[in-house]
Amino acid sequence: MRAQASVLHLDLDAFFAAVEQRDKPSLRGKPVVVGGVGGRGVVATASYEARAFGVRSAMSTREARARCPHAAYLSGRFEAYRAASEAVMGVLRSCSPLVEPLSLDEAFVDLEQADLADLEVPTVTAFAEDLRRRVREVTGGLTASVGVASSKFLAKVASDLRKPDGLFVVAPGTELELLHPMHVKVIPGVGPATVERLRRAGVHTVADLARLGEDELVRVLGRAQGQSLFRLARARDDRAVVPDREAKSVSVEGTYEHDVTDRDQMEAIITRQAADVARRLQGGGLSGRTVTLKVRLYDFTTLSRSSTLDAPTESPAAIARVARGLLRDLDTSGGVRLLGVGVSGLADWVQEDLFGTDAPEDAAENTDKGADEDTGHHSADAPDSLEGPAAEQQAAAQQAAEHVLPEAGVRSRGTQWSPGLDVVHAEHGRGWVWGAGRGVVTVRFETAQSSPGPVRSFRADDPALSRWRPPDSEEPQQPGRARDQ
DNA sequence: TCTGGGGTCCTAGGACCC
DNA sequence: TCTGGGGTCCTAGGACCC
Repeated sequence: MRAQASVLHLDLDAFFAAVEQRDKPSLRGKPVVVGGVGGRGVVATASYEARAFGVRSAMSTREARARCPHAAYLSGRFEAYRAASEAVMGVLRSCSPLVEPLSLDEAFVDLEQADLADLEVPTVTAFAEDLRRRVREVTGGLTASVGVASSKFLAKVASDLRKPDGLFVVAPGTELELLHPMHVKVIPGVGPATVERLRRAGVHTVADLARLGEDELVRVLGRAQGQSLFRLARARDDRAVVPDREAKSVSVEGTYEHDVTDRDQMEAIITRQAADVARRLQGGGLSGRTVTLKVRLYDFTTLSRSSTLDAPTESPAAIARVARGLLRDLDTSGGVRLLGVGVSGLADWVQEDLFGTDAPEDAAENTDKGADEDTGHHSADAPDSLEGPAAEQQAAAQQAAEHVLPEAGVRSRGTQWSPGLDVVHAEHGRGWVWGAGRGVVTVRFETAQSSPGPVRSFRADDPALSRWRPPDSEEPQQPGRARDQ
């Protein structure tokens, strides 16, 4: 918690519905519901006029229609929402370099980095009112609710309190008197399940929560949430405003109007979804190692199955093949209402492409151990200074990337370095070579048609590494043979 | 013929390694 | 030849958010 109210939270009011009303004057002043319009749809956003009839986000569209039959039901125009969002984020970024978007319609702004004379309440209030005016201007009339406080937590609570189209600046020192009478569900992260657990422990308000010891909260809620709520109940929150948070997963899913029972149809859906995921990965210069299949059965039982590959992939064929394989282990005889494909364990491969620019056609399958999570990696061009075995390993990795692989006719996709972890991933015209290990460099050749070739491992300082070549390829590629899919 | 889609974070158990 | 403990990775599921 800061000494001054320098964290701002901005939330656009009934965002999707408001964009629709802005763009279609006949909808203004009338109930508008944006969301799934089919038999299994749910409400994403209801305009305030629709909320008056009891329509809420996440309610099934069926129920919304029952409560408010005369509303306009729209399926959403995400390009328009994205454009409006970008305009708003642009305004925010013109105020401070530290802007953390939470979604299309919400963001934190760090005012310590903004150009304000001081951070006293009157100054911050005038600034926030001007900001709201500029948001209205740049979006053609969309309204925003804004909270400003000494932490992210209280800024968000504050913007919620003045919805819609309001502003609340929490004066430093008044946080607890604001917070303690409120119900625990005002705390972000406290949903129905946590409310129920706390209720059984006799906790209703934040003040009740603050009376519990940390040990007891951890016992009731688990370590992470217990510790977090212990602090938040005392308005302790030091979380920084973090711009440019990187994506951790990419997924596509769909719920079908009628349960799908045909396995071939399921495989066709999964193959299409894998292609969508791959397209989005490639668009972001990303690839990932873990492929997840999500299945919701006819009775709403939700299952997930995942498989982690040796090397990251963004190939539609590879993702589809793994996802279809995961489906095979599942009993879907009763039919499924939802299928989804996702990729996580993302690595950023776009940083470096030493020897070629072709997108890979395929990727390694689950065949070997050794590639660890790619935390804290750096490009080979800008290595951290390392010592001892790590430095040797890195040198070997660079040697493999820069000399061994290209001499062998292999195009590297770049090296990725984190101390003690995997070293080089490379792409060959017909296969993959990749190195990994702890103190060793591993090379392997495999093709789309064959199972992986032999793995050869070298100590980092072994001169044989520089003499290594991929084995002669098994068989020439059949020109007419589709790879997969 | 209740119950979306895109995410994030956490937990718990087992494998594996040292 | 008996008994560990810690750390990391992977998997599955659940809570939660917008």
